[in-house]
Amino acid sequence: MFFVKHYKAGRFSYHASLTYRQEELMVSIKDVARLAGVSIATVSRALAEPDKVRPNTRDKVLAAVKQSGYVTNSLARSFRTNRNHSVVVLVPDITNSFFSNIIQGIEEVARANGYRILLGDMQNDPANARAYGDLCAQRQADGLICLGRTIPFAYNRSRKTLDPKWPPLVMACEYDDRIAIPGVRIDNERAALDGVRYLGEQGHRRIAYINGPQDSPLCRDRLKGYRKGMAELGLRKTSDLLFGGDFSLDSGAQAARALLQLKSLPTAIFAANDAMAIGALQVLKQRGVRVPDDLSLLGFDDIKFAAYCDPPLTTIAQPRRQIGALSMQIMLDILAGRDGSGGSGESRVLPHELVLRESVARV
Amino acid sequence: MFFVKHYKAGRFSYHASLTYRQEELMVSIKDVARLAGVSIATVSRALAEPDKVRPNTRDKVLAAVKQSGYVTNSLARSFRTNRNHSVVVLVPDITNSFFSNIIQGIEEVARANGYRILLGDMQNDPANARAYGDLCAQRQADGLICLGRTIPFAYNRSRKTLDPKWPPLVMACEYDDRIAIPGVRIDNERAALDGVRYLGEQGHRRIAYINGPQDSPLCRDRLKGYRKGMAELGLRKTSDLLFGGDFSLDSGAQAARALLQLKSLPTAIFAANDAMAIGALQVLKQRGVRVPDDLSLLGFDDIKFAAYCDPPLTTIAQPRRQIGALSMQIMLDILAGRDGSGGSGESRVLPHELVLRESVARV
DNA sequence: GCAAAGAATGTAAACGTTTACAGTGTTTTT
DNA sequence: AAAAACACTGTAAACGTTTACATTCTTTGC
Repeated sequence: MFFVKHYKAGRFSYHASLTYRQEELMVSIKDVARLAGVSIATVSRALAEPDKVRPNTRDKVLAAVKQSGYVTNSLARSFRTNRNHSVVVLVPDITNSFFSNIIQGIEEVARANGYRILLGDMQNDPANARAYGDLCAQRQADGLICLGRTIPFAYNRSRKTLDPKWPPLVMACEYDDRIAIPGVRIDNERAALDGVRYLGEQGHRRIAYINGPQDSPLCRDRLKGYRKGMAELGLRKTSDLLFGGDFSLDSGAQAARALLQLKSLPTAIFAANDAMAIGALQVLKQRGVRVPDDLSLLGFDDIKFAAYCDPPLTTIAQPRRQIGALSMQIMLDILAGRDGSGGSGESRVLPHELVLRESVARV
Repeated sequence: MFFVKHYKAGRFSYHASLTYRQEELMVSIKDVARLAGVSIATVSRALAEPDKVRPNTRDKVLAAVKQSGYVTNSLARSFRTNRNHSVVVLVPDITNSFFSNIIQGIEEVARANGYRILLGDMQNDPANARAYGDLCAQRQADGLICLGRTIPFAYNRSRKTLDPKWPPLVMACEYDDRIAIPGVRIDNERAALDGVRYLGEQGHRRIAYINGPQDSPLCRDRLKGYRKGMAELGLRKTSDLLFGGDFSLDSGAQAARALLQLKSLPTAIFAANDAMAIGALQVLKQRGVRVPDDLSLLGFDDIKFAAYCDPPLTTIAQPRRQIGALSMQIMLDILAGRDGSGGSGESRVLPHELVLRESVARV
């Protein structure tokens, strides 16, 4: 048993009895400095701003780094610079595959810029958001990207701004019009409108709509687009064709069951997302309703499984990866003090796309 | 313009021109101490070990905390204690929904214990693993949970141990028999065997198998189970019934196309995961092969969409959430120096379950 | 060759905690 | 009532960086 100074915790030792001790091997900038015969300031500079140091010295330092196996203690650096180089990504439900590609886009840009992402899974419970907001307050993260509609920070209603004590916030997909926050999304109203128009072109008039969560601005926009489209088709009263859902497979199935009770069936169903469309699809098939022969089905999001349904689902695609990537890019801009769309507090709108597969037919 | 000490970076200010400055509001333990009329040590103790401090004093401190809006700078704490309270979760592909529930299980336990998870998406490229391993070396994370088969650390081949300089590692789902690492998984060989036995009970003899990535130990086990089961059915030569895949929907579809070229079709297909089963299913239906009437289909994993296929997929379920939760629990044990299954370097084996739906029929 | 300017390096302070140890009350024991 | 034991609080050092400022070395212009 050897002597270990009390204030050093045995970090990586699995057993107290093990003699391996990470901290014994731990080499700091001081060691490198000694080895290279320079001051610690020079080492720091050689590593962080190589051109501020003479090539000769730089080489000495680099050699010492290599020899000693030094690796920067980023904890110390973060502490000193007050920058963590990590960003919380707040996801309503990690299980929802729709978010995967967005996260991937974020992650990619983050990694390319030396940032990491802290995953915040709300498990669909807004109460969980607060905990992740607090992470930022504790400097655990430099900023937060919000994929859902729940903003974990208090905001100043009258000024439509975040309280200045909160870190940068970027919203992806969703937005909140009570407050000016930079974000990235598609034009959901227009997208839904395009969907209805397409169904209209195929001769559909009675088009049912399976809505998402009512409190989601994004859903309100899609609903608005649906109504607008229906109005264009000359149908102002749509209340009997409207079904509630919550984006889950189950809720889509449930909506389909309710829908099949209608005295006069619609000729098409437009679901506010693919999961609900697929849920509905299953019920329809179970009840012997053929898609698209008896009933057409239009989804939203183009998740991976949409192409593997039977029939493959016609749907409206969002550029998910780009949404994620751009969100992170904006976050980086804000953090660097560059004014991306950051300062403006406006959403960047990316194009959507109608993906034609086989779940919609002419009437 | 007010005076700002040079060494304080304007952290949260979106514009240089803005007067909001987070650091102006920044209150440290020192401020709380002054406000409460005690030393900073007492504040620290009142917060960390409340029972080590007189109730009277504690109240004073707590009041001061509240009044000042103090929140501990976890960056400073992490630096001081050399503990980050975060764990990297290395995922082969975040887009693969199979991993979602595992991550969720991990996340849940982590959060309940004051830990956060750093998401590491390998995007199916092992080269990306290294970067996340390095995070640990830099003290960015206290440990790493590996959901795939790629271990981002060098290990000592002869001693079957990790190099002691690496932080704790736990493997979920996969394992690596070249090295002793704690982990959580199911008995994949037995599970596959059970699958084949079930198909045998239904009268199937010619059972095709769509394999996963060859270099995955988990897949090797499943394959072994399949072979064992086939041997039990009296079929030793299975090479013509074996098809390669990589866990993706596409590879399942491709395998099905190859399979349909066989002179004598099998009566059942067993896929090493649900995604491939669903990919295969689509091809079968396109070619007019009815499932399960003409051909039975058995999957593996029980992902969410398995229940929403047509027909709903019979499959073998893994307790994904528990696998994740237990992995994190083991990690916590190791980090706390408690000897969970941590020290042993053995895998905990959780039970699997056959989920009967409608994709398998009697011959 | 010398002064001035500029570049490279060193010195030392600071970031906000935690914690060993010392010191100061407070209670218990004798 | 004094001594001993104990509980609480304060002092100060330490963690490993970054960086303003001071100092030294090198180059440039004359």
